[in-house]
Amino acid sequence: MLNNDVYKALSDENRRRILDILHEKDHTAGEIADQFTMSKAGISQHLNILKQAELVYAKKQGQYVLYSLNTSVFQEVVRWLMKFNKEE
Amino acid sequence: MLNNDVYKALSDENRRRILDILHEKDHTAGEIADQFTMSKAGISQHLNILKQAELVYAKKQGQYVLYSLNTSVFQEVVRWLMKFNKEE
DNA sequence: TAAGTATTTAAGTAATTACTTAAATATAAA
DNA sequence: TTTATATTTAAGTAATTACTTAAATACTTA
Repeated sequence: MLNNDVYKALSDENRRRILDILHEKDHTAGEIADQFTMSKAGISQHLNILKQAELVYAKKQGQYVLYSLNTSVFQEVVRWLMKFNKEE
Repeated sequence: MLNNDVYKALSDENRRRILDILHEKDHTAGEIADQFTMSKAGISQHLNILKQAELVYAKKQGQYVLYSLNTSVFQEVVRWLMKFNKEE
């Protein structure tokens, strides 16, 4: 079964907004932080929670860290939720 | 957009287990509580969170309260998650 | 009506969460 | 090298969460 961390990660509005931003295209940590009023440290902590849940990848590029979506984990959540809508 | 309460409701392991139990068939509050080691009051509070999130219905039947799934809200969560997997 | 059963509400608490600012680390550029 | 930029880590804190037990409410049955 799917990790509790994934659902916990998705339960925060700011983290879901980060996922929406990354859905558009890959972004560095700073580019993401620029779209929030929250401190960069706060965003970094949210990114870490998303990374732990394997919802995003982080790749160091020089002095930047480029974040991108890991779409495969979303499929697992969808699979669990789908069963409540269809007969199996 | 979908209510934050829904994601918050889904973020707890015990609440997801309650949803799995209700997916099987409708249950009274007591029948649900019997499947947990937690107090009945604790389960009642979880049921209330699921009800606020409109993930379940509650219907009083005599001295019992019968809980059942409200499948329509799941579809909204699935819709949000699906976009991370497919090109739109 | 009194007693029993089912459920919720209230009040309290320990643990967790979401932030903050300051300091640390890593890389780049002057 | 020093200074600037990007990001993370650490430490502290206020708010929220997930429970508990005890009391309240609602219904049923003797």
